[in-house]
Amino acid sequence: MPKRTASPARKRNIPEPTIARLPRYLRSFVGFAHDHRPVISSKELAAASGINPAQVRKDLAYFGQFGQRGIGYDFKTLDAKMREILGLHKVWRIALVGAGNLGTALLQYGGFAKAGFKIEAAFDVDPSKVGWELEGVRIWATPAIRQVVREKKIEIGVLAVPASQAQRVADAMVDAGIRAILNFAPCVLTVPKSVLVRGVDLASELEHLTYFLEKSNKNEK
Amino acid sequence: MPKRTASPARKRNIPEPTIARLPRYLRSFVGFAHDHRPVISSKELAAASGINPAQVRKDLAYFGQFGQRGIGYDFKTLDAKMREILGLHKVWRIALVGAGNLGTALLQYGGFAKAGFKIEAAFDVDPSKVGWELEGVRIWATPAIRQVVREKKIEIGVLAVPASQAQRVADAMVDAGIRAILNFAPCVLTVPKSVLVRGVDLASELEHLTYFLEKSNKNEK
DNA sequence: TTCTGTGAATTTATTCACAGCA
DNA sequence: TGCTGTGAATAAATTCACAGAA
Repeated sequence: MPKRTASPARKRNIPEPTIARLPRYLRSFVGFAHDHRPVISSKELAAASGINPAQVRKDLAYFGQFGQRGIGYDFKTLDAKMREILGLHKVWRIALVGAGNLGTALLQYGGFAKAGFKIEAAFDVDPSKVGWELEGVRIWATPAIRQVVREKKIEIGVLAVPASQAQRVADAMVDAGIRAILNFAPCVLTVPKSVLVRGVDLASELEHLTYFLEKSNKNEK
Repeated sequence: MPKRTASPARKRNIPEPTIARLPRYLRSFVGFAHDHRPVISSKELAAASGINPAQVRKDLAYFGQFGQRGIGYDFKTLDAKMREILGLHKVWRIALVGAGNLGTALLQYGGFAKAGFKIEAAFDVDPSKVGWELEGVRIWATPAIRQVVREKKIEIGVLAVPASQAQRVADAMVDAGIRAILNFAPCVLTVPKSVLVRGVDLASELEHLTYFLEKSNKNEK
């Protein structure tokens, strides 16, 4: 875990695992939105998100007291508060680097847009891709990163390039003033501590599963 | 964190975070493979993977003592051992459900194959996709899951379907005898405890970043 | 000397259990 | 009564620090 620059949190310092659970709570709200009951209890939220009720209460309480004792949490208030905490009241501008298979996939994948993110530009080294649009997103040559990121005030970069290119691209993005990077390349990036990096390694996720499968194979013998 | 069925580990019980770090170590080996030095120290491995050296040693020591005091770890031995621990000495058979944007992306994305996984079959509800091949992988109708998974002895299912369909598909896979699921749908799955589930929510990863961006915005004002 | 392996100390996270409010 | 908010207790993970092997 990289050391966080951590400007002081609203209240004490919020544990990382708590932050990681917030989006999960947000997801479970979707199910409740269809019900008409205006109030949700920590127990219900816990059941929907697969988390212990005490944990739910503690997580929420880090951000203030917006439950009612004896009653529960007002659903609309909680949903709004949660989105505010995660910064989802605004649309964040994203640049995608690497319009290969994974990059194209991410462009076409509606999940980012659905969650309220806007992919403003894509970049690729392949000249045959440059100048085209994919899902309404213009593909630029990689050296244009600096200019385009600045002009479009892009805040987050998504890296879907080979590991061998990732650091070079990250450097360019940092230079262009990006504030956070979501890195799909299976490598560790070095960036100034003012820039946030989060890595998602799809193969690692499968390997995590195979570890347990292998272990249970071993134990059966 | 879902309660683990956890058949006893080789030595004590291995902490979850340790397991999550193993693939990361494996990735950093790639860089060292090009060097010709046969030995790697916990310090070097730590630097390459962004983890504290004591943590590296502790993690590795859970699986036995394969370092040499005063020297370091034999690179080839460590690499082989790591792959064995993660079960990567065999090719795992995978079924992909959902050949929409994300699913197609995952099919085309070379990362799984490169890491030694074999996508044996894909499934989709859309009749216009059924019967075609994509990247050499045949697309079947969703109801064929049970038969195909059994015939091809598929062990891991990757879900790239909408959240509304995910539980239904998971049920079918469990019924077909799948042992683990990698779930890209933003929802919690309910499965028997003998089946492993790991969720990857791409939008959540961005939200984790925006939490910190938002916080630093707040603190600047 | 150098660098691993590991108990002990420390830090961090989770869960319990109950006071306090509607 | 029912359910939140939270200190206190417990559990888990990380880091320290040093004994021991090459």
